[in-house]
Amino acid sequence: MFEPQQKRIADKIRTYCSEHQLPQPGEITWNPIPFSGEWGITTSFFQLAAVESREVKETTGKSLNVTERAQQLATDIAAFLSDEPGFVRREAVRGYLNLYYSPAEYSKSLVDTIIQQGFDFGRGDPKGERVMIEYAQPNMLHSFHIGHFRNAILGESLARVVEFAGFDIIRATYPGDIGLGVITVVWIYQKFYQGQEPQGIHERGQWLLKIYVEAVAMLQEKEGETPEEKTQREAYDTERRELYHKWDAGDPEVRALWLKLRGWSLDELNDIFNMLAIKMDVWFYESEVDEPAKAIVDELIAKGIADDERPQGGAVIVHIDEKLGLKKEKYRSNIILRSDSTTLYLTKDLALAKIKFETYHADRSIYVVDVRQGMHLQQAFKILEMWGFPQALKCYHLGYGFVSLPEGAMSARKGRVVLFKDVADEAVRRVMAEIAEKNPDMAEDARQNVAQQVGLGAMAFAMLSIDNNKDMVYDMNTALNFDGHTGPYIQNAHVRANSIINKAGGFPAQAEFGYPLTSHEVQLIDLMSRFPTTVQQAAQEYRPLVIANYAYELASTFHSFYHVVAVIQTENPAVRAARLRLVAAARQTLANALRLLDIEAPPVM
RNA sequence: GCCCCUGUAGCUCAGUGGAUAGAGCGUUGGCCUCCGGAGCCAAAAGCGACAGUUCGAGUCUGUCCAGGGGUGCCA
Repeated sequence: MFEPQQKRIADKIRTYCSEHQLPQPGEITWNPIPFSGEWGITTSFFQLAAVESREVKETTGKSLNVTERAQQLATDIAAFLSDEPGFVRREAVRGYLNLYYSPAEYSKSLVDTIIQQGFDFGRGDPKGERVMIEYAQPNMLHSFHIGHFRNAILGESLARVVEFAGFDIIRATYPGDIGLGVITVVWIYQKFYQGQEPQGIHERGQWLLKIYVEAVAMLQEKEGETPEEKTQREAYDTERRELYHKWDAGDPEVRALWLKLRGWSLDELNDIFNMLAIKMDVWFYESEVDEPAKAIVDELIAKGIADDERPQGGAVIVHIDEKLGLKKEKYRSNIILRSDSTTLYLTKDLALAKIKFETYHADRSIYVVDVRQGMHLQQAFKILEMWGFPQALKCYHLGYGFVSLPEGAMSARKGRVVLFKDVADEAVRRVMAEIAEKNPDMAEDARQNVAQQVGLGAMAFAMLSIDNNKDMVYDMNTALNFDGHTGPYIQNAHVRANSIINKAGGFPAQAEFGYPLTSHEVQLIDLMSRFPTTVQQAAQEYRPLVIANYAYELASTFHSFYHVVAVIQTENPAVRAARLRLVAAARQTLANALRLLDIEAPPVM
């Protein structure tokens, strides 16, 4: 919101340079002054001094001391600038020009803006570009574990950030609803559990995981198995594969059973999406992309992009490096159709991309997918480019490190997973205990709701406050900590702000900031003013972490302010009014930041 | 072999080429006659190594060292 002032002064600096036969500075960038309690903007003159030094050296053979020269320039320009409206003070320090804002004007202007814009404070101008974000692609019939949660919360937060930054968003999910793993569950159900149906959405979903693990154990070769066991196991495996072929052939009975079990799994997934307030716009089922994918293979062969080596007993292959004329191996080559003419993941991803571009008119496509699929996606993007999709250049793989457990890697096959729902339930239990201890007056009917908001807030922040490309070891006690660098800490700042305003009976419609602001107030205002640019940065970098860091810093600043600066108890009514509006603005900014993280901002906790 | 990611405090992590590298957990010590202690204030402790680019490098480049992942009929 201070851009006009910054631009005006930058123009004056350029004028100064041309009037004094100095080189023209490049882009003049303004940063916040990095010292606590100071409020203003800064720019440095090292680059200008370095350019000047090189020019002087060319003519005279002697170079300048850049550090000293930068300080000289800062001093001269500080003197050249007259008293600028909106600023109260300027200084030249160690090569930097610092300009200090006039707190009264800007505080009022910022606080008024935040309160007036409400939940739109920080929203970017429309960009006129449509972005599809694909995330939350769980394997069906395996239940939803915390690795899936990392994917889902990262994708949802990214979607919110990019949308708030001004882009049109399409949320897409791509559930893996078919494959040998899925058929394995259908097989064991049909063989041993036909007709059974546990009660409860999550009980049913988790039960499917249980019988899956059982099936994997049955089908796995064991050490020292007897000939009878071996025969039995092989017979089971044959049954399973026959079942897959029946599914493939569209056998009505198999399809019906598959749809029933898939429905159970989808019920659970939808319930989790509800808990996380995720509303998908598009569902691409893997089972539905199979046919379009086969058609694409023919097209790629016809265009000379793919080589059909099936006549020689091979598969259909795209030799990417070779087609691009690369000497060194980079994208390598990959198979897009098996020798038996069935499709692969890559084939389906190509089909999916075509649908995204042609049916949904996505200008840009973001894939929130495990980092281990990086190679695969680079190949897919490259093939799309060769195929002639200009959007391929705007495809982006937001990879994330895998989530493991203190006892090792998670494995659905072995049943060694930590389920999202189990952690969420435990989170609610712990928050309920906390509420009983710290806020016993809270109405009984509000507790469950608040407990869920706070518990999920802790889980979400624990995921989003670590950079997406880092692996993490999931420790439930760390993730469900409520103190310090956590979601509840931020939510609590919001609750405290809310509490002040409620206790004061609301906040006034107008207030002036013409009193000496404490450094705590200045820091709060300064930080709030940076929210809109922070949103843009997060969207540009595809990183919800930027918002997570911001939200924590804002909460921390508010907690300090809260502790030191009296609001309701302030005697001077004009100061009290201004501070109440300041608190209202902080409450709003905290709520807006939390919303981008898919974390609720409860009024009490 | 080739490609990708990571290495910052005892631990877990932040850190748009810029001034004094920041948090949390843990440790130690303070703070409730005061708007909610899920809080505040303070102490001790750190950039894997070596070169290079630059006025300036935790940040960019290169080479090592250490760890993880990927690398044609899985997803």
